[in-house]
Amino acid sequence: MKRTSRDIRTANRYEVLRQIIAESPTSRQELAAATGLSLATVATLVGELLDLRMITEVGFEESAGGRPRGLVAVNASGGALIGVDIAETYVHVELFDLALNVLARAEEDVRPGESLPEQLVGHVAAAVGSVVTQAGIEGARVLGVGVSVPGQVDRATGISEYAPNWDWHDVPLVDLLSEYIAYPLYLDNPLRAVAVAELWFGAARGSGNAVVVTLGTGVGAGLVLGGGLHRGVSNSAGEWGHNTIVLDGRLCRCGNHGCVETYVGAPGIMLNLRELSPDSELLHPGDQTATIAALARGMRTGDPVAIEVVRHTARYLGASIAHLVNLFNPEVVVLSSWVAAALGEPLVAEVREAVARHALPRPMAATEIVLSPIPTDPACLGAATFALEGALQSVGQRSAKRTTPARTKMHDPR
Amino acid sequence: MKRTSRDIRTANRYEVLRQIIAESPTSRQELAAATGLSLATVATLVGELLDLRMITEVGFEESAGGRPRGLVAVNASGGALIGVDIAETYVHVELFDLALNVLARAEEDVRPGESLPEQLVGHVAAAVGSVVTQAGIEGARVLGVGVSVPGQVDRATGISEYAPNWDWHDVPLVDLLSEYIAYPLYLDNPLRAVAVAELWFGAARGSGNAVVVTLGTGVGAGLVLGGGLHRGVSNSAGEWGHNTIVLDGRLCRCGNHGCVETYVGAPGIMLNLRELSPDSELLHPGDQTATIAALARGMRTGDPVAIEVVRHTARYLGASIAHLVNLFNPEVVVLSSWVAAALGEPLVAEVREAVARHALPRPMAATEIVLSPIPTDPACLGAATFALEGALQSVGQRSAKRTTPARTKMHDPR
DNA sequence: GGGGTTAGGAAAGGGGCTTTATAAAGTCAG
DNA sequence: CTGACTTTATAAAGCCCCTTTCCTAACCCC
Repeated sequence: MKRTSRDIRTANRYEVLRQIIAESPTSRQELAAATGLSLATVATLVGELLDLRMITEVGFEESAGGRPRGLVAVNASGGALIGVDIAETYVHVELFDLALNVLARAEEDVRPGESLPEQLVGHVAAAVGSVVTQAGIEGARVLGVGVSVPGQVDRATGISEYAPNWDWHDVPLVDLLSEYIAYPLYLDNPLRAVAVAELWFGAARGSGNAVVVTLGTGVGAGLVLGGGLHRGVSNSAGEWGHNTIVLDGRLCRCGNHGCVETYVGAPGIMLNLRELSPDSELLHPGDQTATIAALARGMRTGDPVAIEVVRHTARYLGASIAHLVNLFNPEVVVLSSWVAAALGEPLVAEVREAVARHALPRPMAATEIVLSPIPTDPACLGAATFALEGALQSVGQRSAKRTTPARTKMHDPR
Repeated sequence: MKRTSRDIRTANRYEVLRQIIAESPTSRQELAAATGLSLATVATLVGELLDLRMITEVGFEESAGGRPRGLVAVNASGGALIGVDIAETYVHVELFDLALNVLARAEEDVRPGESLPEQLVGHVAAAVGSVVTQAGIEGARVLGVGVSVPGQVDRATGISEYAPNWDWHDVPLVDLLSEYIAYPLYLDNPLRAVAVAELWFGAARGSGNAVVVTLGTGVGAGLVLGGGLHRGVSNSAGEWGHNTIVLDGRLCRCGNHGCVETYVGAPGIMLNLRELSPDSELLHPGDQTATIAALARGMRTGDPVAIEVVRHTARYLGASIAHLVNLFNPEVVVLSSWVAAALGEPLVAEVREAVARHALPRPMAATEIVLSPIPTDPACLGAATFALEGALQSVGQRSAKRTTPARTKMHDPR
């Protein structure tokens, strides 16, 4: 709520690091040009990041008369970040270096019966332990662990307030996890994780206004407004998946009828297929992944049923995304998550057309609709990004009240 | 895009003045408590506003031991603001004092044929001249004129890029108006004007996140996010009225089918009535205002047809507002503009229920749905508020390059 | 007419960003 | 190989904010 000059600093720190990660190596000059900050400010921020060992100096640029530009790059080995994506049927954990490359990966299946928090926590703890040993990282290098869990979360307290999948109510997830995991923990939900991933590393980079549409089993929209994530008053903004798109339409697991999710989520797409062609061999009952994969193959081989199903789905998607375009007037709408990745460009092409039919021409003209360029699980990446943001946030804070102002000075390498 | 510490100052200036207007007279202490700013900051800002003659000192509070608090109040006669609401069928102009009381009012009818910019400009110029003479204000006191015109506008250049009513394309409205009007001009569209009015003086005061739903002939949603108006990348955010709520539904004037507007805008409500009871005496064909008024009367007298029509309308409205609740997770949804004002609390009650049926419980629990408390034309008030913001904006600016640094010093009253 | 108490202003301090000056590190020509 | 020119990076100073702290002003009450 309350803005202070410190927020500006934090935002600038993010911006500079983001830029370095995106384009490594780079010079201070380029950074200043890219961020619009003055050279002096960039230099101090770069200095901070160097002190933190998040970046390193890596030589100089060729010069044509004049002092050569010093180059800095992400210090990949300067730390590790862990992203945890807890979903209905699996737990994905990835360990990243600071360049956000995946160093190790672990996956645990969650069986239908296992809905107790303790069971989930066990899976997460096991997987986190696994990636750390796999990567051969010493524990101290891990800067933090981001956790994405479906439903409504309170990020400040680390409580999963409500998770529909398992009927959780006010589960103190971070407290439970901290018994097994010694690293700083950051909790949020997949919608926002995916949005942050796109904001830092994906198609929303540099956009002040973007909407990240997550298409998976559930669907939602992460809102990037004014350069930052919009969370709403109780951290539950972006629940686009449960907007009514067909009055008295299909029954949704949320209890309502005609939600967007029931038409464009993976189960909804399966239903679209079944209604269109009940005996299609594309349909793998009970297996969303296989069905979506089959549809994707069908699109490529020109299977008329697959094409028709995607077109049909795109119709609903188009109307629903048009809502977002009309309301937010974003620069870019990013289609992300596994269904979007599987169906790929052909889906996007259909969606573009469908959105154009429903949205107003003016906002539509200002909006690009693109596929996410992120190759891995964006929720994992986003969760890890929360950890990165967390590590960066604490930079500005003066350590412990006023105990050691002199001592910190002495640490100064200069 | 780029944030600077100056923006903080501007926001605080707005906040303090807003507070003073809301509660006049008040003390610095109360202001500090209400805004969360330090006493020192409040004192400087109050000093600025005193220098500008926007507020005045008006005595002291009773004291019970201790120095009495100095009271400040809006200096109503310290300036005048003019709000212009250009609509399809009329031009409303109101002249406000700085306490935002209406001092004078003028209305010009716009006949169906008169769609030329010059004609509209003539009406506006006449009405503006009229309110100034009516109020007996000397011209120098007018701080600015805000103009609300439907459609897509570019507020920086003052161009009406597109107005569907009259098929305007890139009309340089501000340039045209400035031939007749010597005061500073501010242009935007009614959606945003109404939202700003609610943000400063209405039900959205103090909310970081609010949605202002405008229900008139056309409908839309003004978005207050993070304490400020969200405009989108091309200043056309908030076009909620043209979101599709019924696939292949009623034909809308925008060319699409099933837009929200076609069900809950005034003509849409008339259609709802006609469909429900074609021969109802409530229906005044061709007269939106009369029909809505008749419905309002019917609600009060318990006319079953009126009740049913409103309930029917509320159903569509509920689903559409639920979209906003799910997406933005706002603190408050304000129903504003003339249709909302006419149908009043009974409509709101129905809407609350309908929204609750469609929105997710979590965001819904955090959201209040209320009627606008603004008694006059909110678009006029909002337009005038743009002028007020404009007048306040230029405070911080240091005048002219470096011509007269000494001279300005000499003007300093101290 | 002194305490005691509260208000308000002035000064100092801390954080940020930018502009300007200075030092550092090259290239290039003579 | 040295001096001139160019470009980069850092240091210093200036400006804009906001806050905390201190001190004076103003009032009540005894």
